Amino acid sequence: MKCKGNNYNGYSNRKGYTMDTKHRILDEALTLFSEKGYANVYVADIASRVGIKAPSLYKHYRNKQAIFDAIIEEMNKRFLEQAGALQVNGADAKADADIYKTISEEQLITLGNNLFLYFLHDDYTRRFRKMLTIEQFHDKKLADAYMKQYADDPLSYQGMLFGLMVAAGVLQTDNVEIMTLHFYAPIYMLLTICDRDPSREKDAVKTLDAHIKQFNKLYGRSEEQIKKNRKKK
Amino acid sequence: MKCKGNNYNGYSNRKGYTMDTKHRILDEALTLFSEKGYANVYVADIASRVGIKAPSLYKHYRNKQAIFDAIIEEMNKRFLEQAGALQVNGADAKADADIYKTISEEQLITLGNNLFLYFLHDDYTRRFRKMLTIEQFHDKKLADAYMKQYADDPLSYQGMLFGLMVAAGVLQTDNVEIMTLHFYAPIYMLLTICDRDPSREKDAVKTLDAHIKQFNKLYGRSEEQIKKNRKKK
DNA sequence: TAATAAAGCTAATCCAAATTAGCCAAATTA
DNA sequence: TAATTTGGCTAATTTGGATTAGCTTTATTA
Repeated sequence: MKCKGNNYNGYSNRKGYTMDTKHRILDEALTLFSEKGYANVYVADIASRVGIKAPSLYKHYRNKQAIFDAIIEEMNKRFLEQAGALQVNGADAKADADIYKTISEEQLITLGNNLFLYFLHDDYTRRFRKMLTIEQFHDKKLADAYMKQYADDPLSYQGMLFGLMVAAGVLQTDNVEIMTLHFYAPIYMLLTICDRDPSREKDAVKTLDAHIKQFNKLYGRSEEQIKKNRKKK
Repeated sequence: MKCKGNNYNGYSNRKGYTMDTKHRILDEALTLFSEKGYANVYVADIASRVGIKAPSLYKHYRNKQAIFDAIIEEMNKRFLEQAGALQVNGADAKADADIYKTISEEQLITLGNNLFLYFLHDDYTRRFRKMLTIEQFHDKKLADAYMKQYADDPLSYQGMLFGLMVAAGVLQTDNVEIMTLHFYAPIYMLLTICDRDPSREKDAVKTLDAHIKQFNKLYGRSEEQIKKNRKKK
């Protein structure tokens, strides 16, 4: 029953995609893990998405766990690379700090929106986050990674910038840490809402806008300007 | 090889605990599910915790899924019952509203602390929340339950109270919804942090305190009093 | 161009964990 | 007190899904 000369099922799909499969596996696996969690994804599912059969996966990864591990490794790499993604421009913190010395309400809104929409829409980021949310309790390391990426790092980076802005008189407070929390916590909360129900995104963006305007009113600039702002309203 | 007259493994542990087992199964299952997620918990684990063998579980529940379903049902029941738990006293919203008309900073802190510590420490609540966090992406219903309980309901209940407080002149804002978000989002964020790493609880409580004081400074009372507060500092 | 490696496939195999079968003793009830 | 129910046990059985075996073809390399 061997089909000689002719390949039976047309499995000569190797026209240059060769080294690609390994990455496609990670990509599809990440998608599935982020939707259903590690334990509920079958290697056959992953393979099927990639367009191969389950046993072929093992030519690329030792086993299912190795796929997961590779994803985590990739994630850590990307998290490091994108450390600057929270910034208003692509440059370093110093440059950002200069911008913030004369920041307007508009720009503050842009900052918040960038932060929010980047986290929400960047495809890798979103899937990583959802996967971590599901898997965090299996492995303390994953919980730590989640917190670092979505709580501690944003708070500390934003806090640093806000500290500079306070020093420059752009913002006013005697507790930068709490001010930063007031800025970021609503963003974080809206993010977790949208992850769970993407249909609420439009609403969330509106709320975000209102939040930042209010934040600006509460903490923004000198008291004279606050008063001016109030009159305008 | 039958041991007549004498029970072999001492399994006569039925001295009154009889009807209890069914509940103990749910309890232990909830604990395990909240720590490891449904798929990573074996019925043998649950049984072992209860002090019986796996097959005996099936005298009480049709199968593993039925245990999970019973937990969810129990959860929904409790969520309904405890709807009032967010209140400052055990009474209804009207009573709360009256209290809030003359609320002090102390009382506001108490309110926030109660909310936070109740969510964090109430044993059922905590385990339900952690389980929902893990399982939310398997079933849209669970995601909805999570959001209702930890996002929408708190925001709407607090929002209602804050609305009354604004009407009474205790708080000041032209956007109650955002003010409520500013009050609750940090609490929510601290909660998710502590769920992931209970060792950070002490720190979180301190932050919570500072948050509410700052909130009170930002939104509290008439402008004259705000100014007075500022001078005190 | 012959040999080897890479990457796919089908058809087992393996295994852990859920579930069922069937027995037993305490408790309850008629 | 006899019959039935309840809730436990041990010992299978089942099963879904990961992994391995072993073959084939294309690509690469010596």
